Amino acid sequence: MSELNQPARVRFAPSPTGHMHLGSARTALYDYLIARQTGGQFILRIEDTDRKRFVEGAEEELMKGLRWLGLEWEEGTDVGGPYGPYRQSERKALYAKYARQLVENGHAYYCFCTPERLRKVREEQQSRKEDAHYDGTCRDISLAEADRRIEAGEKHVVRFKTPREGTTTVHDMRRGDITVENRKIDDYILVKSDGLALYHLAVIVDDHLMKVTHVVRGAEWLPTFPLHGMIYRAFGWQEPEFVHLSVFLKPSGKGKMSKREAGQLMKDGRSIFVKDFEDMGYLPEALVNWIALMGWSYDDHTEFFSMQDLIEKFSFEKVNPSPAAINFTKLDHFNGLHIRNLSVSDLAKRIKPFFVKAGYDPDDELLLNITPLLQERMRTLDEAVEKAAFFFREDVVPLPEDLVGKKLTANESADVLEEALKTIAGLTVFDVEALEQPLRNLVEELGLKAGQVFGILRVAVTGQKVSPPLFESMEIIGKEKSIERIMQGIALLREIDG
RNA sequence: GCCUCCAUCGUCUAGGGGACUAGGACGCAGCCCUUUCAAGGCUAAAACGGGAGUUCGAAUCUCCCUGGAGGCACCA
Repeated sequence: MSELNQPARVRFAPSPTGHMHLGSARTALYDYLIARQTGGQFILRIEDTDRKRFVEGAEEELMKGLRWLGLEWEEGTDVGGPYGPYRQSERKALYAKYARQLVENGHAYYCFCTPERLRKVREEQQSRKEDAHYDGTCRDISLAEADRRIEAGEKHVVRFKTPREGTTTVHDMRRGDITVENRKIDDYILVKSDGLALYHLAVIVDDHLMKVTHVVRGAEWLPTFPLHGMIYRAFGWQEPEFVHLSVFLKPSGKGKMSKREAGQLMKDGRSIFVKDFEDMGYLPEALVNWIALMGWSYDDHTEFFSMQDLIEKFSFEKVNPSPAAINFTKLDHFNGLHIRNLSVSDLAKRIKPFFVKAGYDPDDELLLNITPLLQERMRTLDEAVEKAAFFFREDVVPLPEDLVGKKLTANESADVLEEALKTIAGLTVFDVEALEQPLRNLVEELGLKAGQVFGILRVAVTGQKVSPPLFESMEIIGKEKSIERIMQGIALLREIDG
């Protein structure tokens, strides 16, 4: 967009009503990217005007999630900024002032209808198959009379006075002009009877006062987008640029992600909540890469992006307005890619908590040694434990039947181990180089396949049928322990055949 | 029901009138490499929802249909 030559002020404005999900994370990411790219500001604003839906701790979780993803903001509830407060519940007076301005300008009016009456009207309209809009009872009450009634303590709300005729056109960066007939737009409530603004007023007042230049938000705002345009014009304010992001669909592609679906996904070991991904062994780099590409693309072949790449390459022109189904297997793929992109020491640091959580006390140097063996074969960090926990265990006892080599009996397998033992017992240096040739020669001498011999050895030494490469593993485990375990294997095998 | 948005392989997407026998990626299948598992390499199968129009020419532009999604609260 050509208008992005100027530093962009963008805001991520979640409501603290639950866990942050992938859709919000993507919105925040795009906000962040465009702010960084243009040298602008990324603002975190908390939209908590609905006290009933407020969830304790949600704001903290939100901030934690954003920081985990690497999306640091320069203005917000915790860091402050020149346009605060950044929590809408603390901006009540502001909304009241601007609502009054709208009323005095004739663009809004006080409404004294009770919720009960409104419900009844709505039901009647629905039974007559009419649009369920406010019937306009209070629309033409004079301001003087309204003020008298308010003075008298009557409960009231402020409604926007939507023009009954004509059309309104608003502009979305990706979808172009959107035009609706004004009569299809309701006289929305701007200020509730508790005096707090509703989203439609608060968002516009705040975006204007906070000098927001670009609004990135979900497609669920499209239907009320024209209303927002009308409110901007009623104030006589300049409108920011808007982009509406498509919704995320279920992995099946059929229907939007729902709470119920989220529960089912958890049973499948997947989640749409940002807070869960770290524990599941995903890298924030991979999550960022993945969600960036759900609804945006750079060209016809580039898929691996670091945050820095994204900052440089992101653009609203390439945002795709059509809905996208969540594809978790692709996240796994990206996670593997980013794991392989890490330095060994970085990866070691990230794997460590998973061993700790599994009850191990991993020695840092040992961890650093085994990390290279893991790096090529992991998709998620938690896999490290199942693949390599044996390095940290004193006692490794394989299942006897696993020790039996392919097409061999237990005694034959034990013979193989005894030969191997002889081969390596005399080695003074115990590393990959020293181990490989003698053991390959042994395979030759025994007239067996490499897979047979190394398979038996692998199970004896690691206790697992699937493990990191054998010679590397033996080098790390060391001569003494390797020999111990081979001897243990021999004993176990001899027991099978008695 | 009404309003709005969207529409290319199973999925994420490239494509903005001729460069398209429609490209990439995930997944899937096969092969290669190989001490297991991976990783890596190669190959294959797999899509322009339908119909009118505009044009010398349409995946690309217009309209209709169909399908999908979102919204219709003193929620955001």
